[in-house]
Amino acid sequence: MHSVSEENYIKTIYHLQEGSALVSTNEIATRMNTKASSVTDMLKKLADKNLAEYIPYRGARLTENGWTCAVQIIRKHRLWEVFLVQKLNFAWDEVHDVAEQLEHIQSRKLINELDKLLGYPKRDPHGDPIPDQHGNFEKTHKTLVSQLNKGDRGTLVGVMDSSSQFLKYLDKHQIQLGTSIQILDREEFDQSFSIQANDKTLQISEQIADNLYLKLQE
Amino acid sequence: MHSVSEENYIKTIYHLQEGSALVSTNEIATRMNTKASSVTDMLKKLADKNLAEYIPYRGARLTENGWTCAVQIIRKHRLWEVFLVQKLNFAWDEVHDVAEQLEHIQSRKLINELDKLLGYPKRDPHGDPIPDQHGNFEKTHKTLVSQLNKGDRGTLVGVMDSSSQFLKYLDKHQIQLGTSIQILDREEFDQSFSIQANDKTLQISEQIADNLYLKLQE
DNA sequence: TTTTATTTTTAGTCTTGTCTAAATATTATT
DNA sequence: AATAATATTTAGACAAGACTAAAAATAAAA
Ligand SMILES: [Mn+2]
Ligand SMILES: [Mn+2]
Ligand SMILES: [Mn+2]
Ligand SMILES: [Mn+2]
Repeated sequence: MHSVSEENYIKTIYHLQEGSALVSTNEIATRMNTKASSVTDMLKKLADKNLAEYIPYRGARLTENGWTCAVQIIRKHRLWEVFLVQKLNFAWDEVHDVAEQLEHIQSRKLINELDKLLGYPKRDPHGDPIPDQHGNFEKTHKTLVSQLNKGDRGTLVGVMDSSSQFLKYLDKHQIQLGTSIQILDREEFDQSFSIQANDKTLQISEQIADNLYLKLQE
Repeated sequence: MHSVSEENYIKTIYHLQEGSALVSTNEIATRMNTKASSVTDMLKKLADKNLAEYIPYRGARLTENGWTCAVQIIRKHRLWEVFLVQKLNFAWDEVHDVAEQLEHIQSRKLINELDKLLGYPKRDPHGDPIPDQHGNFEKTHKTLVSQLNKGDRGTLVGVMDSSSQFLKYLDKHQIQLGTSIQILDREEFDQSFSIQANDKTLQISEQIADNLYLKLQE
């Protein structure tokens, strides 16, 4: 149907797009480690195929069509991630690159049977929701640690960054999905946090706080 | 490492090559539904990468390197086929096209864990042997039905053609791997056979006899 | 052993997806 | 409002992989 490249662009736009706002050429280029000129070319192509709306010099947003397509790719990506962790003993920091390849395999039956094999999971190993066959998925109530205040507490329900580097950092401190976290203090100078996790106190930089999603308690 | 195209060429040459004989440009082109000129281009590229030996106007054969590579692709292809049948409820005639895509996924860990999950199977759903991590696999003693004579009997251990069309034909007559088959008669006129399978007599054309592998009894 | 038929290669073109460098548009700053 | 800085697009090039048509080599037939 669509090429691997087209699919990767569609997915990227989906992830960058908030609501119905336009996503800029440069944002896409940066995220995809490609050049702005390449993005421009592709945006024209996606517009031709009615997958994105493209307004020169302003940016692009997915059409209904493109959105549906993105959700299906994301469904595949996340189901494969669950498969790798649940069935093939991958760690949560090892799955991303492989899923990046597997998400482009074309077979309706394959992905629906995989879904069944895994017991129709609702979340991937990073806490992200998995769309069902029809593209429906739960939107989660979650807040970035960086936006919390002293005293707030909750449990880790997601990570913004799924890179191996970041996830290994969390592993090192035994922080995983479900871990209970409390904000002990916030340093005004560098916006760093002091948090409590696993009965231990931990200093985390703003950058780390920016990648942890909590579900607040009460 | 290698592109999907390169891998498909390597696999095709592997399948066409008998011993150390050269495979002709046209044979490859026919098998791959491509043009001879495209094959020539690719053979040069494979030779440059030391994956094949290419003698202009004569043909090509895999190098040691290319052979190793081919065996790994075939390992992946067949393991994925087993996975699809064993874990995802695919029929043996549905797996080929999907495995054709999956065989190109790059991840050592993925394929070795898949192997483990499946219990280190020795054969794929079509009776073909599955190479292990090191590329070793059993060579099977099998004979085409078309080369047998009246009275010969054996069990089906493989099929030459894995197309959905052919496999569905076998399904229709309840012929599967392990089915016991006896040659009742051979018609000299059109080389067709009369065989016994599942306590029923069946007339099969030469073309069908040419795609069934038996392991002879005693 | 010529001549003919077939196979293979070469030359040139096309598409997809990428890049660099230059041109243009937009945004920010004086 | 003019200028500087930044973002975006265009123009032109390139690599991979495919194709067609023509040329060259090999094999088959007369
Ligand atoms: Mn991808
Ligand atoms: Mn994920
Ligand atoms: Mn393939
Ligand atoms: Mn097979």
